[in-house]
Amino acid sequence: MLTDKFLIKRRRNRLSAEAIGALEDALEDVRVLPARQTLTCEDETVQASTYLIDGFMCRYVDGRKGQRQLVAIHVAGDFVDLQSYPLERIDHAVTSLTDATIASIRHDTLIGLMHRHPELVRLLWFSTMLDAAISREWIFRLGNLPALGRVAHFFCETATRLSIIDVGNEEVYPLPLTQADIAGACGLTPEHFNRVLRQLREADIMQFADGVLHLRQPEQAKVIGHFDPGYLYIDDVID
Amino acid sequence: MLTDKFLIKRRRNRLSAEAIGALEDALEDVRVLPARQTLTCEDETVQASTYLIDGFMCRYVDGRKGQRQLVAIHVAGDFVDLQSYPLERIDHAVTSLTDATIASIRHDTLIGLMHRHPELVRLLWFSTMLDAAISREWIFRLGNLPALGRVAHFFCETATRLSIIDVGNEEVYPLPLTQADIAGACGLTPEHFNRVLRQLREADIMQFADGVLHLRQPEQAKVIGHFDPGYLYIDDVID
DNA sequence: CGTAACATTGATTTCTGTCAATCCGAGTGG
DNA sequence: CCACTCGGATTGACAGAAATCAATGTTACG
Repeated sequence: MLTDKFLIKRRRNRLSAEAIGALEDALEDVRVLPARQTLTCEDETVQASTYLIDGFMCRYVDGRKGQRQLVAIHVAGDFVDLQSYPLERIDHAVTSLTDATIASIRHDTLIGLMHRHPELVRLLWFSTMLDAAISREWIFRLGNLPALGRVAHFFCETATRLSIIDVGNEEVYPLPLTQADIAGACGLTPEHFNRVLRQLREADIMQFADGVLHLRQPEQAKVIGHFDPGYLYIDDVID
Repeated sequence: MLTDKFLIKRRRNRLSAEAIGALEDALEDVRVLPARQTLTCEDETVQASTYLIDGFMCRYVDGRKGQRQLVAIHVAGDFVDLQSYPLERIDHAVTSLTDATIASIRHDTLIGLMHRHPELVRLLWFSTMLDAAISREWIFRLGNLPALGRVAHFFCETATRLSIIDVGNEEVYPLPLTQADIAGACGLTPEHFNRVLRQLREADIMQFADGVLHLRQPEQAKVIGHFDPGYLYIDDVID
């Protein structure tokens, strides 16, 4: 089922079979977006949102020089830009990081859908709020942690988010992104990010190579990154 | 009208008089929260949200040492923690920065309200999404701008947000916060923030003293802070 | 008058960005 | 099969930015 990963797994959002079916039916135009393809640009008005079925995507704003600042990374099961429904316009760019299987859901379809199935309002709103909670944590990461902590925090967060959708586990997970991508999420230059990686590797805390992350000492990583998964609301995930 | 500032001013969210009246009626327990009083702590489950009628509040997470990282600052007309309705739990602390006049709206009241006035769903969701858009911009500020830019950006953003609710103007506005508060929003130590302020003052770009901010060269400030108000969605504000 | 909170400044250390170079593996065309 | 190229990864040297530590100033207020 397309919406398995995100929708069904959150306990509080248990929905009627009809509501789920209706949402699934509303997803249209399933397709594969090649890696590093921009879906939406800043300031565009959009009439549809995107559901990410497989792969990695991100949202970013261009900063000084070429360096882009990522504001979100999305994994399978995320709505990538659902906020564009209430906002009607998008204030940042949306891009695929890997080949990405996506589906669209038109905003006028959404309106009808929520009218017929009011429970969906709560679910979709929750989805956008989870996104906002992650944004807040990114603010904390960037504003309060030194480079080592930021990187550790990022990898811990990603471990948790992926484990929710049954990708990898506490010790190892696939992450087919470049160092520059992740550096952009951590607000670091690629060079310095690379140095931090080495530091973490030499301390045998974690290792990132060939698109795979190994957490050698998950607990230690959490301490360094001040990581507490409360903001991911995993207490609501059905196992 | 209590909800004047936020609710009425956004064009796209034009609502029926009944809906507005109903929302107003749902606000209860109007009171003054003294400065620096914590309203909600991290991890609390909440059954009501807060509407800020007057004053300044913030949301923050505690970081390393005593330094708190602000994740949001709120001005009159903001819902301070509306996200706690879909999330049911709060992942950060909520505090007043000045004396703050606030009102509560119970979540079960909200449910009934939105059931009777479905237009309100869009309005309230929009409100939380505006908050998220500001969070994203804070990520950009912290991840991509040097100290000088962060400070300039913060003061530009605040100028715009306050001007929407008719407080101050492009050149001068009241901001009764301490330097440590704002430093916490910019991810800087108070000492360094102070130095940056001096730098901006000596360049005659802006001045912050006695709770008042003077923008001597607004355009220059916007350049330094890479500030573009698109993310505040002011195109939707009725003048 | 004394105290406390906030603001300011200086000296120093630490961290991070910048610039420049090299390395490496995958694909490509001769 | 072998240069060749290119995107990413890695390393080094250095400059610049920001945190830290320590003190002093300033103001409001009991």
